[in-house]
Amino acid sequence: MLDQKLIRENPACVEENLSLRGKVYDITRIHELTVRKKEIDIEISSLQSESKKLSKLIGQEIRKCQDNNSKELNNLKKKGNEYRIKISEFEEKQRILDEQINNEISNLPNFPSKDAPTGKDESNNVQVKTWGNPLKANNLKSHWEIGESLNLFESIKSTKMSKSRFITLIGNGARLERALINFMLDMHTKNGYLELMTPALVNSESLKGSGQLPKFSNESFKCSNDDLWLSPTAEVPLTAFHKNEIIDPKRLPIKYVAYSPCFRREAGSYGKDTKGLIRLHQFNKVELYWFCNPSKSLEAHKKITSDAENILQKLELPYRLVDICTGDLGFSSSRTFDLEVWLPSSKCYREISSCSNCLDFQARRSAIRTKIDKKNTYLHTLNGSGLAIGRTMAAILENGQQSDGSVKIPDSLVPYFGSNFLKTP
RNA sequence: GGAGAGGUGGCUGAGUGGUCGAAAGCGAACGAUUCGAAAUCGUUUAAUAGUUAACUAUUCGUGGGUUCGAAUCCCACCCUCUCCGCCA
Repeated sequence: MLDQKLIRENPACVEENLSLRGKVYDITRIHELTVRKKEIDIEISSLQSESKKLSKLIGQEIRKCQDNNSKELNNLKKKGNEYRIKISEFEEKQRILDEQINNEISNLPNFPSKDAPTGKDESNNVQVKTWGNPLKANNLKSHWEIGESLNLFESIKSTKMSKSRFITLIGNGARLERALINFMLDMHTKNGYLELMTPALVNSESLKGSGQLPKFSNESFKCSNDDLWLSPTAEVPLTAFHKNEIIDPKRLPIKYVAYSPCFRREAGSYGKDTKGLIRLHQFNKVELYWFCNPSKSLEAHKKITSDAENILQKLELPYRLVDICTGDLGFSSSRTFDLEVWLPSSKCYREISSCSNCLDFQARRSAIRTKIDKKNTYLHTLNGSGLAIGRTMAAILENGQQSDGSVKIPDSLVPYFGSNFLKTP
């Protein structure tokens, strides 16, 4: 959420910053609303002050002269009643304004960072660096072909139990998934992250707090009988973990790692990535999350990204780092570095981690603050996948494939998986 | 799901419709005492918003209602605890 005060006092600056996303934002209406609300706030406050004084006076009069039915007293009470009516009228106006402002303001995305490359869409994203040597050859198998030949997962049967875009992992496939989760959690907890295991169902407030609602209700699954949604990413419960808190600056940065299943409707992606592990309604992910001092978030952003990179390097998977351009940034993010892993069968890099600095955008939506010079200040939040498990598995299968049809398991994963090669059962 | 008991400042815990933003205690801060410390004594100490002090407003689980005035009365909801039921 953007700062209401900034909208009220400097709407031109807000429009200018938003327009960096490559679209035109007109905030005239919301600006007017905030100005009117401010006026009403002041009005209400002074009316309340008068009414409070009057009530006190009535109390004193009653104690002074036992007779609590005198003419003067009744006049005073009548006057008090008038205040009450007037105040409630203003409060009604205030309530409506608040609602309107909230509706509008929570649909505005975060300001892009000035450091992010400007551009309209993903074609303007900037490759910052690459790591490793991408495997390039013809006759390379796709991960779903490997999965089938080694009997690692199954999607046809999964549509029987659920629908398309769900998968059942089998035998070594399930084992590899589990190994990857444990490996990543261990790496990150050794590296200073505290592990959380959060609820998979989250309420609407939480989704608003991290920016998925109200704008993207289409992208999550909702429970019909409760105000609960299947969490699309652990970022949601992790943000909500400290909702409405003022965190002692001595505790910052707070670094969490959480494994969670993630549920996404993938509306509008019909026909894309229909095979394999790339785009599923349910997938596993290990998520990194930081709450940090506002002055430290640029540094933190580099660190969280390199913590995610570290996993790719340990798994010996070639990847590149991409600086997401202003037009392609997610709703809550001011700057995002994507890590894209090399998938030899499709001869391209695919997103496997997205590391974002949300500045105070989520913190304001979720009311998470810290004390700076005795003043309450919204802190900064950052999130990054470390990593998406399914896509990691796909990358391991494709990059580790051998001419005999087996798959080499990266050395650092062997203690977790229990053997050096995946072979036909 | 059923029955009961609760939800008040950093914590414990009083609170009768009117100097109640709230007793008392603990804790914390400062001071005195001391070579220093403990103990003792004294003073101070809720938060949030309005850019700041002053000032004003809000806040006793949340949202409504009654009233000139609500921590206190009424209604709804949420949460916690105990017991019962069910259950991985």
